[in-house]
Amino acid sequence: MRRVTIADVARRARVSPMTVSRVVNGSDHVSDQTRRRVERAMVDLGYIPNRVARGLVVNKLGVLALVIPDLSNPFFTKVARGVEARANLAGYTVILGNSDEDAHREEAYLRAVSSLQVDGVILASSGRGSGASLAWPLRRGIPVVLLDREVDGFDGDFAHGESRRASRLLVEHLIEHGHHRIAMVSGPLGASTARDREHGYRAALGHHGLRFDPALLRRAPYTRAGGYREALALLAREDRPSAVFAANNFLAFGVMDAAREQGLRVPQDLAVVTFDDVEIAADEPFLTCADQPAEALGQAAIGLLLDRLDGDHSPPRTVMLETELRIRRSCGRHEEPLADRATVG
Amino acid sequence: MRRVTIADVARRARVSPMTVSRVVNGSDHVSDQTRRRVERAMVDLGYIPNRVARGLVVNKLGVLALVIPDLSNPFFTKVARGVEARANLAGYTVILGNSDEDAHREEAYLRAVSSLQVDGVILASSGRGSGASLAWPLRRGIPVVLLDREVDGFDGDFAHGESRRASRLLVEHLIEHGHHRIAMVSGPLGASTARDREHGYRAALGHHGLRFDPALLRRAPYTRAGGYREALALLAREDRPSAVFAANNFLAFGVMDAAREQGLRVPQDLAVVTFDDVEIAADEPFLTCADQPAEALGQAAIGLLLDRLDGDHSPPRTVMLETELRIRRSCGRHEEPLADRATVG
DNA sequence: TCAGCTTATGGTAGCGCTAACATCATGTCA
DNA sequence: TGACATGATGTTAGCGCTACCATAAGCTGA
Repeated sequence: MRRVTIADVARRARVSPMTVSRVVNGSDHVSDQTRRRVERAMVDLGYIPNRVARGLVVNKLGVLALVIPDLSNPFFTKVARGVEARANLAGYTVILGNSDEDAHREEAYLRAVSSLQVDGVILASSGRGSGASLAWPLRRGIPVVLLDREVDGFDGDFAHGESRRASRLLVEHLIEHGHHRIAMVSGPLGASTARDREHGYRAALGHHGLRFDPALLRRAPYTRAGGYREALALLAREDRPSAVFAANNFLAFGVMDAAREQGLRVPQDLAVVTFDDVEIAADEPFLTCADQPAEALGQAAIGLLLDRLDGDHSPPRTVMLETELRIRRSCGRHEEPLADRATVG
Repeated sequence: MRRVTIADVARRARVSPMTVSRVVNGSDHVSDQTRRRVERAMVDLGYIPNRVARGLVVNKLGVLALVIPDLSNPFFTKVARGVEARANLAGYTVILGNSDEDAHREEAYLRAVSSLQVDGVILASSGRGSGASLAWPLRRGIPVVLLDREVDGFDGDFAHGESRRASRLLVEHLIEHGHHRIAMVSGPLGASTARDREHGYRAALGHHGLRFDPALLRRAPYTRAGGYREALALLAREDRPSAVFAANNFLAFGVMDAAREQGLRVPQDLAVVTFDDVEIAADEPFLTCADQPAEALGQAAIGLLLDRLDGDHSPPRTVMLETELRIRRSCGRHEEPLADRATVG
């Protein structure tokens, strides 16, 4: 069972390979009669064009790479859906890579896809160290768009959700409910999102005349275990906080794990607010959060990339999408009038 | 900025392209001295091998495709992690495709990757109609391994989790807790997992002398909305069931949505059991479920595939992995002694 | 009638790489 | 010493496809 090539089709249709190629690629300048004969031959032989060979000639594989730091985080899978949907519409196949928040895996991935000659790369960085990763595609002249997290020293397109203002609002919401010892469990400093969210946190405190206490700001990797560990440390303090702002959904779960273990009820004993909504939950939505439009973010990122692939050489662009606040129960909003409960969450 | 090719490296190292190729591919028969000179030249020029060109010659791209029906289902993302981890170890890059439970998208994907000349395909079928999808890689001689769900008429390798026995045990657990009107919200008949789980459901009923009532078996797509719709119908009945077996996690969420909307408490008014654990939850694990070893399933599937890629031509193999029961609160196990609560969930 | 255009089709070369064989310099043993 | 292995390197051809130019045939208008 030898593979069917364009030459086989050409022989059967009694035309040159060139003509078959024209039919395959939908070029004009082929008479209807010939086109039909060729199409017939393709079907008869079960011809499947070889995109690798084509890619070698036209230097365009029709594949885009998307690298995200955590496949199990619903935020990133939503992003991936957005990217994939629009990429497929534009005729591209997407390679999805998972760096597991590890700079080495990320670099290995980017090297692999660069050597595969993908046409473009969307990277949600795993944190510091992405500079080395990015060198691979950039050296090849492969366009790169950053997603969600910025990378120091990279001057290119970037799509992200608004973090600072949303963080400030979340924390202000807590303050308005009477909390004045508010801790933050932030992500790794390498993640620009963590830095932005810390910025909003401190802005809210400052704006309301609350002193920033460094002991109440703790950082961990964006994982449930990390949130758990830092929250335990916070809750062990004599002057423990009455509210915690977790910088992402996984951290929030960890915080709640710790609270439960300490016998603290959320929100009565500890209020919790966070980033990124998680729709998959066995119960009514519970966490008050700032919900980034993940799917739209993915679409925005690939929009930027497709423009580059169309030959756009304008200066780097940044797309920032608005983040929506979802006030629910974990922040203790039960103190609000009941009418309010009906309209939100 | 022209792309650096093997010829450029060869010129700089004053050797033939062939020798560079040997160095790149780690072949023997290159003197240490030459090897060092070539490596030096590669670094100096920033050479990145072109896998597309290589793929054209050796007819092996080093890419595997994984197609799953739902990227937002944690079960499948866990599977994907398993596949990816082991594939990367073996030097392959994985293309992840999401068919969204849609046979057409699935077929489009398989056609795309077949034409990309991927080396192998792992498919978690979207249901009936996957025969057409599979024709693409098979015609090309690309090995295929099925995952989780079987496809009628496909006679090849298959990796899946045990469904029948686990389903029977789940339902028997309900029966032993005194339930005798137990409904099932199953998946689409096209999914072999749905058929297997129905089998287990009926076996449990029969084994305990309970009549199978067709009105209590309803089917929906594997979505939250589907589970919600069918559960509403079930709960509207005069003789509404006291327990529901949902065939997967999304269906279970839908069932619980419906229960909540009807003012029914789980498990007090309605017991719920399901398949596939969801670790991401804002609360203590709640759903009693049969937990398939998703990551191990992914690894098993790719193990089968790698064997084929190594030239294994033995008859098709099926790998079935055991499924673990996790008894938690949603089934009403609070009726059990408290000591039990401490050891499980 | 023919220059000058358009349209359909074919021929040639080459994308970047490697399989397969060829070549050449050494080393080994009787 | 020569027959013969062994190892390092080069040469040639070709993977399947398409860019580019060539060719041939049909058509227009003066």
